[in-house]
Amino acid sequence: MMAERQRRKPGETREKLMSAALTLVGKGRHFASLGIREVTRQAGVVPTSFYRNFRNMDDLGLQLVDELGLVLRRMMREAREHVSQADKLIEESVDIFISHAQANRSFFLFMAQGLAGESRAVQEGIRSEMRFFASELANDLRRLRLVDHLSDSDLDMTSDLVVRSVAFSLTDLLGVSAGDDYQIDQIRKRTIRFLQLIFVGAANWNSVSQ
Amino acid sequence: MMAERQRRKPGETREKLMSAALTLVGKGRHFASLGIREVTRQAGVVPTSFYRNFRNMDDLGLQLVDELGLVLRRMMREAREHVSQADKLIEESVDIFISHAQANRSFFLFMAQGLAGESRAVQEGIRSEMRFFASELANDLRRLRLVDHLSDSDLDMTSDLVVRSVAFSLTDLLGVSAGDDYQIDQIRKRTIRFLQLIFVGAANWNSVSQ
DNA sequence: GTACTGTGTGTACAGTTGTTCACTAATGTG
DNA sequence: CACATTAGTGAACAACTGTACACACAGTAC
Repeated sequence: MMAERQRRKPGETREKLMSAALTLVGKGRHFASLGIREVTRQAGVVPTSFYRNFRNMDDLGLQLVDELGLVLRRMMREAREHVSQADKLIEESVDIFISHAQANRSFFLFMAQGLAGESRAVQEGIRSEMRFFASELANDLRRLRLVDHLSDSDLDMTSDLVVRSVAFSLTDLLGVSAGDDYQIDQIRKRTIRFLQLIFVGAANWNSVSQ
Repeated sequence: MMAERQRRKPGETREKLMSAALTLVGKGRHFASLGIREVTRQAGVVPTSFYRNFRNMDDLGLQLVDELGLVLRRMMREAREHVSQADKLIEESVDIFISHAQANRSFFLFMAQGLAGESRAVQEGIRSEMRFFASELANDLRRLRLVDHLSDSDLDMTSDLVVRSVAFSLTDLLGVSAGDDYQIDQIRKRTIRFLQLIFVGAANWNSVSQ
């Protein structure tokens, strides 16, 4: 008696394994504590198959970081398309961020875990995605000419701080259950205020210091 | 042949186990991936002893959070004592933070990991320590009368943002090797600029929005 | 059609894991 | 001093772990 062996597409098992790992993370497990057997079991695949696709768990983590990059780019594109009026820019961006964080909960959980994770490579990968995100944000801000008085390096710093603040709100967001609308709205409001405070700082930056 | 059994003090093994876990974290392991046997081995103690002191690894993690609270309070006290001139407040505080982060590297690694960790209880404990820290900071700022124009809730928000920014810099700091003075100085400068930006924002908060 | 390669399967094994149990020595209390 | 309590020990166990090996089948190249 042979379990069906169809091999429809190359890389099918690979995706099953990656989403199995994400599923486990979504269930509250920490990526660093996942084992090969556990992931293959969740994927409905025999343990040996793992080695056909990945060298070890760190390798799988690295490939998850790549996919995370795609998720972030999608989010960025949607934010750009929705920037209708400049005065609602912050609110709308935060809303898009929150909806993406909920739609890709496991991905963002993985990201939050990886920032202080076990694998240096994964850590560096996530950090690099965040830097990219911040530099894109700096470009957008420059294009919108809302902060013309800032030097490039000050603009980079501002974007960096924005991205970090949002990333920290992310860990708040992932801590509450997905249906808790009251708490989610609290986090939303707080994040918006953080960003407003930062932009007020940026608007008055040169006039005060440096 | 009996290994020495002296039992000098009650709770001696308990401390050995806790610092063994910290040591492993300091060596790059993630707390969530530590096992009971591994910790007892590092502590030079037989596995059974673990159960005399903790119910499971989460329990140990919770008790580490308590000790982390002490570390943070020490840091806060030192910062308060060193606040000589108000205009150097940010620089001096960041310096104290950096030196404490290096002196208690494993503790802060544990903290950074726990923020997105596996145990909800540990997560909440660390978050609560950060909230406490932020509220103490708000008290200090109120006392110094540097931000008199802010409402209590705006002051709380500002302190919260400050603490989060510093906490994020912490993960930068823990990512570089302890001797890399150049990178450490970069992080120091960037953190200082973040805080300056936030305080510029706070100084101009009411005049612009809300 | 035949051979090769890539990707899946099943079996196997030694090492590690968490946890239980019965035991023993040191300490504090009366 | 006797005695209960506490905090350590070592041996045992079944369950699980990562990894290796030989094998099977689909697809492609010749």
